[in-house]
Formats: sequence, C-alpha cells, structure tokens
Amino acid sequence: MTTEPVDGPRRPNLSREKVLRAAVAMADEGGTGAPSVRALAKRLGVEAMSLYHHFRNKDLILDGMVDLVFAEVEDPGEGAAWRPAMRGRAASMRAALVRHPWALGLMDSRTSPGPATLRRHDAAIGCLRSGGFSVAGAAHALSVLDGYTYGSTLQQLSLPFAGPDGAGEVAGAMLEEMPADAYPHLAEMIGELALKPGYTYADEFETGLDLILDGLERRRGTWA
Amino acid sequence: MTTEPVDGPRRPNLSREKVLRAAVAMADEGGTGAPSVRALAKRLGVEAMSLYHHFRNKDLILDGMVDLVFAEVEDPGEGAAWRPAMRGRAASMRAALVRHPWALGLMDSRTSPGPATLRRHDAAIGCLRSGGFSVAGAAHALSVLDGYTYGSTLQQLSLPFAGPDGAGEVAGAMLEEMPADAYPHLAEMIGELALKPGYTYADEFETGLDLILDGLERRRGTWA
DNA sequence: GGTAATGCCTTGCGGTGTAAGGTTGTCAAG
DNA sequence: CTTGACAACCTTACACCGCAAGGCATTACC
Repeated sequence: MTTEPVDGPRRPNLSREKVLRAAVAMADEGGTGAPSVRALAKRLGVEAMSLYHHFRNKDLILDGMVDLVFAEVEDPGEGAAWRPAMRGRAASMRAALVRHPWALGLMDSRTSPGPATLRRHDAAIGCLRSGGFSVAGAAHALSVLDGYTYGSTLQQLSLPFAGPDGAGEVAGAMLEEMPADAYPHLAEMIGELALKPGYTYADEFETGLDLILDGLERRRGTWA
Repeated sequence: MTTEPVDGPRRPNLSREKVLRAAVAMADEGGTGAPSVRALAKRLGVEAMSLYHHFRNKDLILDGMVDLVFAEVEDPGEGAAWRPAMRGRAASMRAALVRHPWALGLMDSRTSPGPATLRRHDAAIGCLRSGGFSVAGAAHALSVLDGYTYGSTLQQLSLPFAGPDGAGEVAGAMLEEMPADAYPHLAEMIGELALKPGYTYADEFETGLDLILDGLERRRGTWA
C-alpha cells in the first residue's frame, strides 16, 4: 500500500500526452475551437501555469493537438495497391478532420509538422513510389490528393448545416432570402440539387476524389 | 465652403466599408491574423466600442473581411470557354488567398457567405452550364475546383518558408534534424526535389489544376 | 544529510470581446 | 426657435485570456 507510489502531492499526474488528449476532447466538445489554458488546467485538476511546465507555450499545445489528429489517420499498408490505398487514406483523413472540426483551422497557423504527420507523409510517398510513381510524380500526386482532401473538408465545414437533413431546410431559406434573381444559376442549383432528399456533400467528395485518382493513373508513367 | 458637409464632430466618418478596409489592411500588415477591435478602432481614430455601432459583433467584421477578399477575385466573363475561364478563376482565387493569408483561417469558422462570395459562385456556375455541364455536373466541377484551390493554398501557407528561395535551406535543415532514417521516402523526396533550385510549390498547384481540368473535360458529358 | 532537480502553485500584468449607459451633434416637426 | 428623436460616438466596467517571475514541497542521487 504505502510502498506504492500513491499519487502523492508532488507525484507527476500530468504528462504531455494526458494534456493533449484532454485538449482534443475539450475542443471536440465545445465548438469554440481550442480550449483556453485555464479551462484545460481546470479539467485536469491543476492550476493553469502547471501546463507551462510541459509546454513552453500554447502554440506547442496546438501543434500537439494537430499531430494527434493526424495520428488517427490509418496509413495504407506498404503492400497495398496504390489506388485503393490512397483512396482509403484520403477518406480516413477526411473523417478525422470532420471528427475534429477545429483541426483544419489550426493547421494553417502552425508550420512545424509533428512526428505523426511526417510518418503519414512518408508512408504515402512509399506507397506511391512502389506503385510506379517517380519521385516528382509522387510529389504531384500527394499535393493534389492532400490539397483536395483539406479543401473539400473545409468547404463542407463551412456549410451552414451539419447533417444531410439540414440541407433542404437551409437551402429553402436561402432561396427566399436571396435578392430575387440576383443569383439565378445558384438558385437553380440549390433548387435542383440541395432540395432533393438524399443529397449529401460527402458524395461530392468521393466524386472528386475518383476524378483525381483517374487523372493520377493516367499520368503515372508520364511524370519524370 | 461652409455649405459643404464639413466633417463636423458628429458627422459619420466611419462606415462598414471603411472599417472593413482598415481591418483587411491591418491583417495583411501584421501577420497575427485578424486585428483586435481595440487596435482596429485606434487605426480609425475612434474608440473601440464605436465599431459596435456598425457591426453587431466581431464575427460580422470577420464575415465582411472574408467577403472583401472574395470580391478581389476576378470573375470569368460569361462568354469565355469554360476551361480557360475556370482555370483563371482558380488562379485568381489562389492569388487572393496568398495575398491575404489570414483569409483561409477565417473561412472555416464562418458559415454565412457574403454577397461577393455568392456572386462569384453564381458566375462560375453560369460559366460551367453554358460550357455544357449539367446542373449536377456543375456542382461536381465547382466542388472539386474550389476544394482543390482552397486546400492547395492551405498547404502552401503551411510550408515553413515563404518564397521559392527558402525551400532549399529549410529542406536541408529538415534533413539534418530528422531522426536518421525515420522517414526514408520523405528524405528522398526532399533531397531530390526541394534542394534543387527552381522548385516552387506554385508549379505543383498548376500541375494538379490541369489534372483536374482534364478529368472534368472527360466527364463533362457523362454527368447527368 | 546535503544538493539538485522536478512538478506544481501564487501573484500579477497587459491584452481581449463586449454589455450597459452616457454624451453630443444633426435634423424634422411644431 | 424650440423641442424632441435619433444617430454616432465615448466612458466605464467585467470576465476572460496567455504568460512572465518567483516560491515551495517532494523526490532522486551522492
């Protein structure tokens, strides 16, 4: 009993990972983005400044949070064919970004990728290379795929509704708010697509993804 | 002389647009993202709370800033062929987002598009429709193109260097910092591409953009 | 037992967005 | 010419924020 390290007053009950996990959880719960240092500390049963013992400043916490999200993305096995592997990777990435909607907003302010991010990149390049892409070709492919994945997710998160159900209502409201015929083509599209039941933006993502994968397959050999 | 409305003490010397223009200018100058309400007010020679007379809260200022960026993007003329028109639109969009690097970070937190944003969307749909795309096809095309444009720009802004010159240095430093052979494929790519002079990420954007445009052309007729 | 390091806390500073209410110039109606 | 409504702007105040500086137990090592 007493021989064990009972969590005595000064026993470390904090750690980089525990802090990051709590931070991610709080960001997921409250829709307000990254939690404040004070709130995060309270959640951990600790005073605010204690966190600065493990992170030099808040930016490093944010870096860690982003990297933790990237760590959730499943890497393609090295043996898999490049096309289904990259398709799965993009879908997994997108799912993670939707699960943690604050992550995209954090990404563009941090410039130093974490280990999980680097590992993910490395695995993808390896998959593409063994799938017949040159170094330059793999760079092209990774740039299009990741770019599209990020941007498409960002577009989805910017939509003024969450699930597929909300699309119809919001679309209808928008149509009425719109200054008469100020945006005729947009109005047509909303009326013809979004108001139909069953429209989900997630399908758009797959449509575009397949278009890009087709293009990659076609150019795979031609890229020096 | 005196008959003119001299800007007397209580004559409105503030306006939605003046505030927004100052906000954009400040965001461009200081790299810290959107300016604080206090700083913005000081720049306009006014007390902080005065701004709340024109905007109910800061979010509305941010909405306006984003829309002002979108207003900078040149729309394709309605008569132009869809492919060069959409290509130019994407390039112009990307240029605007690079000119105002804070805009992308703001985009994912705001969900109500402004008039310039809507107009831009409408024009693009019109261009695609008269280029032979169905309504659904235009939706697909717009989704891929915009998604890729946003995401690719976000990737570029996340790079730890600014101009094409910095690539080599940073790449070299990264190679040395890396835990030996933890990321072999990534190391190879950096060594083979980024260290070569003349590599710019902007070229990657065009490569991917053309890939997507090719794919769109091929599917144009097949989309219901 | 002495010493150094670790892990956490206390205090306090300058900054943030904004709610509530006061002041002041302008203009239309009586 | 007065009066009142109104818009534009200011003052004050609050609760919150990230974080610099320093203190104080507890533990590990010699």
